[in-house]
Amino acid sequence: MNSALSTQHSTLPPAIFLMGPTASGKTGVAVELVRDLPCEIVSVDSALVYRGMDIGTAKPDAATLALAPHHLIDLIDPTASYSAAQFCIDALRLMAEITARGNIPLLVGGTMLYFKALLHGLNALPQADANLRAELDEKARRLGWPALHAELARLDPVTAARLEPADAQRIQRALEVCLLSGLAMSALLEHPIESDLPYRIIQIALEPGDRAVLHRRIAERFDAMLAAGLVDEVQRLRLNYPLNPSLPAMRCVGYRQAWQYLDDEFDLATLREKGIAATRQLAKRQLTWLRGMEGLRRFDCLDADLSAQVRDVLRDEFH
RNA sequence: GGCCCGGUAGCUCAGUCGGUAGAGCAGAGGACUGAAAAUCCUUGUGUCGGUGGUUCGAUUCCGCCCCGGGCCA
Repeated sequence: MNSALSTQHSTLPPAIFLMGPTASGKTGVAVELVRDLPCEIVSVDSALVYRGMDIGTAKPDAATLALAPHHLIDLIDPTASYSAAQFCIDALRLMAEITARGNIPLLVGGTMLYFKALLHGLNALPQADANLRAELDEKARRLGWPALHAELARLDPVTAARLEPADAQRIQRALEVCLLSGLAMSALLEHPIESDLPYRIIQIALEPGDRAVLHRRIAERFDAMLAAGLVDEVQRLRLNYPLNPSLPAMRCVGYRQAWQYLDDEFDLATLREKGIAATRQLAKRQLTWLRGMEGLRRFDCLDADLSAQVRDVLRDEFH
C-alpha cells in the first residue's frame, strides 16, 4: 500500500521527514538510515540551533556528528532567536542542495511547527520586530495582556476572537502584524499560500506504544543530563553571554529550570522534578501534533527493531 | 513504656461548628502561521489510616488498634 504522495508525484525527488517526541530515539534511527541510504540529515529542532547548548538539548555528540553530519545545528548564539520562517528558508535551500548532490534530504526532529510550516507554507507576514515587541511587553506590564487583547479586538476582531485574553505570545504577534502591516492579521492569513513542496515526501512518525515507558526514558535521560553537567553548562552560558530568562534559548526545557536553580529559586531535587515534568509536557504536545497529522507512517518507537522497520519501509519506497 | 502532633486525590496540603470534600503541582485531552523545547485552553469520586460506638446520618465526636514524626523516660 503506497501512499498517495508517492504514486502521484513519482517524478519528484524524494525527501524523508522523521518526526517524533523528545526521547523517542529519532537520532538513533537517523544515524542508521544514513549508513543505509544516501541521506543527509537536516535537523528540525528549535533548540539544536543554539551554539553552546549541548547537554540539555541532547545534541548529538561529536562522534555521532562525524558519522552522520547534521545541518541546521549550532547556527546562532543563545542571545539570538530563530523562527519557523527562517527555518523554512534554510531547509528549502538545503533540500535543494542535497538533492543536487544526488542525496536524499532526511529531515529529523521534534519541532512540529517547523515541519508544518515546511509542508504547508507560511503566509507573507511581516517578520518579528524586537523594538515593537519590547514596547508591547512594557505596555502589557502596565495594563495586562487582557487589555492588549481588547486593543487587538479593535484592530483585528477576527483574530482576537480566536485568541484567549491570556495568550500573551499570540496577542503580541497579532498586534505586531497589524501595526507593521497596517492590515489585520486575519486578512493577511486569508491569502492562499503557494507552497507545493517539490518533493515526494515520506513522513515517518515515532510514537510510544506505552506512554509510561517514554516517561521512564525521559527521567533517565534527564538524570543523565544532570550527571553530564547541565547546570554547569547553563552557568557557563550565563558567564559567556548577556542572557536573561525571557530569551527563547533560556526558555528551553531544562535550561529554564537550571536557570531558576542557579537563582536559588529551588533546590536540586526540585530542578530534577520540574525538568522531568517539563520534558514530559513537551513530549505530550509533540504527540498531540502527530496525532492530528495525516499521511504518516507510524511506528512504535519502543520496538527493539525500530530502525530496521523504518529502513525496510524506506527500501520499499525507493525500489 | 507515657505524652503530644500528624495520617484526606499520584505528591504537598486545606476543609467539613456531624449532612460522604477542594486547591496547587503532577497526570490526561486539545489548540497552534516569523519566540514553538514557546504560548494558551479544558479536565479533580478519593474505602477522608483501620475498626467498634454515639447518631436518622460519622471523613468530622468518642474508644481501641495500626503507621509516621517529636518530646519525656
